[in-house]
Amino acid sequence: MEARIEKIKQQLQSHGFKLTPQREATVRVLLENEEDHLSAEDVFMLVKDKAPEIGLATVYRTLELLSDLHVVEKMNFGDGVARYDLRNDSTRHHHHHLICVQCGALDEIMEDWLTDLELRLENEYRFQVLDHRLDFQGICHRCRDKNNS
Amino acid sequence: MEARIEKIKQQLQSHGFKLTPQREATVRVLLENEEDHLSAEDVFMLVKDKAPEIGLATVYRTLELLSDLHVVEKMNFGDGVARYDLRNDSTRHHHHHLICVQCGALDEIMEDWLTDLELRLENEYRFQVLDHRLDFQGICHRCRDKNNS
DNA sequence: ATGAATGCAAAACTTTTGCAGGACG
DNA sequence: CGTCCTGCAAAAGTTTTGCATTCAT
Repeated sequence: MEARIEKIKQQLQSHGFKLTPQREATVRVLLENEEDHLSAEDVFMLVKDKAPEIGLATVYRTLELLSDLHVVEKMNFGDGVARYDLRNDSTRHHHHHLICVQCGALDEIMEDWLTDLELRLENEYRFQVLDHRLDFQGICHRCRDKNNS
Repeated sequence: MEARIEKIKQQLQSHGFKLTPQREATVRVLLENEEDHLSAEDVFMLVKDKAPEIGLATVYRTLELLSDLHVVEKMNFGDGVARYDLRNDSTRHHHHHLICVQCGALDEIMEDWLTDLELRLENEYRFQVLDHRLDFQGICHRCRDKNNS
């Protein structure tokens, strides 16, 4: 955990930004809730425990900054709020989402299933893939069990 | 074109809704701009040519209604506005997006590349897929040509 | 001292809602 | 009438911005 903070600190510094206490608190919240796809408001509320004086604007600015540096990924699931995820490496994002339309659960698949497709894109469309996003909507296994009982 | 309007009219009526002049104007705008991913505001401005008295709220309500009926698909590309696409059939949506991070162009792949993956999801995760979404970010072939010249 | 970063409040923007009036069977 | 639908205006919600102040060098 400390190592990951240190790495992010260096990413900031190499672009001329500082890891201020507010930014560190924000990053720690993201680290402690890596599974969660937090919205800016979510992050704000959690950060307030660590740094009660922080303002919502600072959280937005921090998330925006981290997003520009590709430390976090900004996502939209169609519910009107942006959600933010720490990236595991600073380069590519290799997981997919299973969104249950019945209970709203959001599961993840950590494998990258798209390598073949990206090759096809490169060859057939001459499109150089930098990142991708793959979401499935459907019924999760829990709801299927529930529905059948 | 008229045939497609007629079909949408029937879809509305079968659920107890009417194809009012405002709704028809909205659908026509969507039909005439099928390649674009229009935002509600875009639709509103285009619809005003056909029906100047229409209100923005009506456009939102119409798009929401058509979305519920799966006549249009509501999408988010991360720029803070929802965008709406007519579906070709009323069941599944089988195209993917190539988003160029350099020029912002949005190309589409009309094939469905995910059938295999959906089988795997069904077998390995017991997730019943109803719909999916696949976007790639990268550099489009036009920008690659431009960059190399 | 200088530039970067913050907090607060206000503003901007997208989307939703309340409500009075209209259309239409 | 009754119900669905509309336009307008107001409200709600998220995100951005302006600005004075504070914080680090």
